[in-house]
Amino acid sequence: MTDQSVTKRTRQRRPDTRPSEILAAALALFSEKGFAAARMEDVAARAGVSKGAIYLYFPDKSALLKSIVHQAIGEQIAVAARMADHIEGPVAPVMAQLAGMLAHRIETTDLPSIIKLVIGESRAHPEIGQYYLDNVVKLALPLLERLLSHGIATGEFRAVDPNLTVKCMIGPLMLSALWHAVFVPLGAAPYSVAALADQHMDIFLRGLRP
Amino acid sequence: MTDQSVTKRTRQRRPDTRPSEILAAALALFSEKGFAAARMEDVAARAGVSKGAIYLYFPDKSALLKSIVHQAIGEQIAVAARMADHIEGPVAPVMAQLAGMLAHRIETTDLPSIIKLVIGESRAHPEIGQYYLDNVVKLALPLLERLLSHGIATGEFRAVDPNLTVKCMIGPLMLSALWHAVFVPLGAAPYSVAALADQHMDIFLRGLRP
DNA sequence: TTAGTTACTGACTGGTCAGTCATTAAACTC
DNA sequence: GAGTTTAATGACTGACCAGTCAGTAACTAA
Repeated sequence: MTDQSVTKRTRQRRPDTRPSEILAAALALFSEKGFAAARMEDVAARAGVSKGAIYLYFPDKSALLKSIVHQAIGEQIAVAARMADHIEGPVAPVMAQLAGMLAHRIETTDLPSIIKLVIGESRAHPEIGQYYLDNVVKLALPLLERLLSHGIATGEFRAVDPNLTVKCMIGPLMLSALWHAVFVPLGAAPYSVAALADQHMDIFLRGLRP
Repeated sequence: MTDQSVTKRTRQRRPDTRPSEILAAALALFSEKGFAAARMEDVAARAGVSKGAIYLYFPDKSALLKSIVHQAIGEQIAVAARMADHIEGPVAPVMAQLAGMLAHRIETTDLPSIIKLVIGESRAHPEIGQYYLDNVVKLALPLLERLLSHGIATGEFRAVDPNLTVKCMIGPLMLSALWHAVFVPLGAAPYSVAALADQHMDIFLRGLRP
């Protein structure tokens, strides 16, 4: 309150930077209080604008939620897909690398909060859950499934059910994201997601050997 | 509407059965619409009572949420603990059995919806998240950790980080619960959690062999 | 300097809903 | 079957908040 009134006492006109500031504030408040309990006035206050200003950039409250998810997902899966879809040698290192990338994103971005939001609001706002399902789940899982099937075909892995096994692969990472978004704020011990990903892939890939 | 008005047209006095009926209705609506968006009047309607009647049995709305979680958790962890804490032979079959039990509970009870609720409401209602953390997470994980450490000590498993490895073990089951609570209602393909637990433990235990 | 344009403000409105309570009805008592 | 107790009702109230809009401040072009 006191210090920021030094830097900006009067109102500012910054139409370019407002939307992202508002989204950042909204994500913080939504994941802190839940979507329904977060007040637009508080989002505005945290973004340093008045309530009305939000409605210059977003049609309504749920548009904030949608924009947050859209922005966070973006191109990311497509990038991973390109990386994974034409490989020559063994697939195990590629899988380990993908797990490491995901772990890194869990530790350095807002992904955990966003996953938490998607889970919590998917019924009240099915478009959100649907978007995540279509643009993340339905791209990422088949991608890993192809990778796994390829490994089985070449004899690198033993025969397992690819559909189920893919879920075994990402389960621990999903749990890590939720652990850090849900339980750490309540006092649970945080841990290195990268270390977990390493440990998991070590066990997992060894368990897939013929 | 029409048929139940045949069976019970007038108001009934059934103080013994009301609370559980109200809780069942509340769980259904909370997991359908989210806690905040569920209206007490709708909970009452689904339970076949008036809104006022709910307040004869529960002090307020959040008491419904608390009771749902309390009731669902109950003794269950303690039972598993008793089963797991004095074993003689190899621990691998015990771990597989515990995973199977959890898978069964995910498939046959409201556990997935409850997990979803805890995740979604843990910030707005920290007591809920705290209760789950204290009575489920902080009991179940150390229990599995002890089991795992014992297996490492006897040479049944190779040396891994027990703390991280336990999270690798339950991650896929957690994901299954959320899959069925969040994505299946949106059109994702359901799958057998028991089969996933089998597949997972097959890979996991093989990956732990010395 | 001034006239015009665009960004922003915040008091206000209309609707929603948790929780209350005076009233009614069922069940029990003697 | 009159009197008492306890369960249940639903209209009502007070608080809350998303979204609006008349007004104001900042910037721009002339």
